[in-house]
Parts: sequence; C-alpha cells; structure tokens
Amino acid sequence: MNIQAPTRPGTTSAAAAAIERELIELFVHVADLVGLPRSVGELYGCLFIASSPLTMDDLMRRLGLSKGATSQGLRLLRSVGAVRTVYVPGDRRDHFAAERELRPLVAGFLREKVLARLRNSAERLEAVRAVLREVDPAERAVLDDRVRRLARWHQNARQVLPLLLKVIEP
Amino acid sequence: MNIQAPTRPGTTSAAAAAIERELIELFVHVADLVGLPRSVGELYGCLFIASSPLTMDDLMRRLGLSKGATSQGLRLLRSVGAVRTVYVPGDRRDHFAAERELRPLVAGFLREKVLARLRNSAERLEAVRAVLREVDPAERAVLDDRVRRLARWHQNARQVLPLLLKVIEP
DNA sequence: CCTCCTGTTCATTTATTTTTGAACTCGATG
DNA sequence: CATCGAGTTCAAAAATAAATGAACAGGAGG
Repeated sequence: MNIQAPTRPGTTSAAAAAIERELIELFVHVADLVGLPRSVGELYGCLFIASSPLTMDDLMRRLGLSKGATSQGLRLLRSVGAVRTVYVPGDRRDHFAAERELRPLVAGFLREKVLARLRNSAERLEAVRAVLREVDPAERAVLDDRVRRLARWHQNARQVLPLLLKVIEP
Repeated sequence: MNIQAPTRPGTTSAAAAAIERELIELFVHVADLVGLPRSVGELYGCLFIASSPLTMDDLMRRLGLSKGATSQGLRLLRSVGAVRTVYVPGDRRDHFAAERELRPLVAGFLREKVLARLRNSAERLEAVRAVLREVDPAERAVLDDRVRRLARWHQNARQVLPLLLKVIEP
C-alpha cells in the first residue's frame, strides 16, 4: 500500500479547488499580457500554487493538457527561469517547482524575451545609419531626425530595464 | 563601395525608400513585442517617418492595407495616444500625425493596455481572499501563502509603473 | 540485447487573431 | 432631399499561433 501524506492530494474541498482554478486563471491572464500561450500560464500557475514539486504527468492530469504542450510549456518556463527541476530520490521522473519570487522571474523574462529583441533592434538601427550616410544630404534631413529619435528610444529602453529590476524588491 | 540610383528631384531615392522600409519593419517588431498586430506597427511607423501628416488614403496606398484595417489600426493608435488627427484647411479628410516622444507613448500604452488588467487582477485577488476566509484553516495555510505572495506581486507592479514613466525623459 | 518508462519532436489539426471588403452611417454640398 | 466623399462596422476569409498525439530518442534495469 502506497501511503501519501493524507492532507495533500486527494482532500481538497470544493472551495479550495475553486480558489485554485481562479488563481490559475489569473496566471493565464498574466501570460496573455506578456504574450505567452494560455497553457504556459496554466502550467506556471499550477506549480506556483502546488505545495510540492509536480511531475509532467501530474500537470497533464490536473490541467488536461497534452504531453506535447506540457513538455514545450515547461521548456519555455525553464528557459526564462520561471521553473526549475527538483531531484526526488527514488523517482526517475522530473519534478518541477515554480520560482515564486517576482524579481528573478521578471529578470529572466526580460533577459530571454526582451533583451534579445533590443539587441536585434540595435543592429538594425546601426545598419540603417550606415546606409543613411550614403544618401544625398538634401534628402537625408528628415530621415536623420527620425533615426536619431529612435536611437534615443533605444537608449532609454536600455536604461530602464536594469532600473526596473532594481526597484522590484527581492 | 555602394552604387547609388540617380536621384530625380521630388522623388525618394532607392536607398531612402529602403531605409523607410527597414524602419517600418523595426516598428512592426516593436508592435509584435507589445502584442499588437503587424498592421498597427506599419501604420505607426509610416506616420513616425512621414515629414507631414498623412490621410487614411495615403496610408492605405503606401502600406497596401485595406480600408478596414487602416481605420481600425488608427483607432487603436489614437486610443493609446500614439497618433492624433491634425486639421488641414480646405481638406475634409482626416490627417494623422504620430506622437514621436517616447514618454507619452509608453504612458498611453500602459494606461490603456496594462493598467486596466492590473485593476482586473486586483478585483479577482480580492474575491479569492473573500472565499478563502470560508475555507477550513487546516487546508488554508498553503493557499494563504500563495495569495499573499500574489498580492505582493501586484503591489510591486503598481509601484513600478509610475516610476517607469518618471525615468523616461520628456 | 530487449523492454519499459520518461520525455521530446514535429506533422497535423484546431483555435484564435487579423485582414478584407462590401454594406453602412454621417455630414457636407449642390 | 438626392448624391457624394470620408470613415466605420462587421461577417467572412485568410493568416497565424497553439495544441494534439503518434513516432521517436535515450537511458535504466533486467
């Protein structure tokens, strides 16, 4: 007979279950806000709430997701540092736990999803500047102004991001 | 060494046109980053670059968009304060100009697209708290912790947003 | 080596979002 | 008060993103 702590898995009351669903829904909204698929919000929400690490199978059952979606969602969450795997002795399966502090979460997201794009934009802008030098000066005036404005936008963005992290308390 | 197309007076050279396309592409990427459709990025980009206000018809022609998409895109851009209409004497048509300063742009976006969601989340969290009081204390412990954490996330978000605006120079 | 168990991959299906275009509203104008 | 030009709306089509699930890879244990 496989005995688990009786308080945890089977005994959630209807009210507690409703709260869990509502909280997960909240994470789904956050995911949507930052442009991530619903399933990713559900996965993170489920792990955020859980009182101990869960396996892929736990998540699939609780959320009714397919294997593929679960695997890919977890991969994304790990890539931004929102979820980590936890070793559980005597169990070959991966166990996943949520990073519940806001700061590393935001940091990971900015690093992986925003900073990459910023770098890309910087390169494009630089390329544009190079071509712009070849353009006849009479025609160049307006474009010059626009490119300069964009460069300032970019500079602002780079200033703000680290500051943002500093403000979010650990 | 670059070979340039000869420029005729009153026309944009090939190089200048290429730069405009590249800049618009850049705005499309930004739009994508913040979860707005490509057409909205194109519209804003076109207006950002333009040396004078453009009509809906100008935009449709330059970008190859349909009337509907142009109208709706401009509406969205106006709703976040990214674009305003300019009166041109003797022309019944609306003329559109881009807001080119970063601060009001970000402010408008946060106000219309982010703050509304934050308020929504606050309500949901409050509702959850209410239900949580009804739950049997033994079962409540973990959920209580999770809800408290989320409330802190929320508080952090509300602190950061105004600060963010303060940092972006006028 | 074979089998079982986990987890990944990816072509296909499904769902969602975006765009189109024709019908419509509205006001100005003859 | 009929018509025109400008702009909006919205059902339908097209494009895009996400989810599914079966095939696959790899490793532990026999």
